[in-house]
Amino acid sequence: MRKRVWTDDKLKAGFDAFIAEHGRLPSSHEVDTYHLLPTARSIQKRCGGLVALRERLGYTDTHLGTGAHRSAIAYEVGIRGRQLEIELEVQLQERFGERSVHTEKIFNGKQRVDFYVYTKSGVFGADIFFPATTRTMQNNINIKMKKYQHFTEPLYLVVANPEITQTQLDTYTQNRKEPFSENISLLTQENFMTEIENYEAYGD
DNA sequence: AATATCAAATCGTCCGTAGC
DNA sequence: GCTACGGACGATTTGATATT
Repeated sequence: MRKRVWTDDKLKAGFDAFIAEHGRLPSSHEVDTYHLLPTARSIQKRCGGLVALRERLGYTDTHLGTGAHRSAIAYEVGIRGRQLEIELEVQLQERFGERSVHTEKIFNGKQRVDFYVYTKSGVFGADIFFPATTRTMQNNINIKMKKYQHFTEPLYLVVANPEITQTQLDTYTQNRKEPFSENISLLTQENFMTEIENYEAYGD
């Protein structure tokens, strides 16, 4: 590939082209994949970061991870997360009985797992979440793993976003630098619902 | 008031490669 | 060897919300 020098003019042209298409500035992930811009890593190295570059090129709202942008994201995330938990709680209770499904169960002192389910075949934990992309999934799994290293029972990380396939999850699982411990599996919601059929529910 | 959680945005690190 | 970049991905920061 030919060497390219990313001048401010070329960078600004790239940003403006994205804005023309989408009506807003590209996030760092979008910068990475946009054909008229270098990667966010290059910008990091050569320009001192995306935020600094946006500022230098004269854009306003230069940090998409704070302030009003962040507020909007946090609000949506909160609503969606709660909705997901409520829906899965109903399904687990139907399958295993109300008394066998513990929601927001505390373990290791203060930390919580979304669901902790008692069955005749043994206990398991489940954490359901909805990452928009595999990239944000990575970030957030790594955050989760800090607490789940203290979780010793079988644990299912359930990806609720139907656009993420089990194949992608398997690839990610195999490529992790710090592999999951044996008790942890990463499943699509569909495959999770199939998996729990293997557990025998307690009767009344 | 303090803390855990959610998922996204950005920063930081390691390594690979094309062209001089 | 060196430069200028890209790919992959872990770490940190952020704000709304719920619980205590």
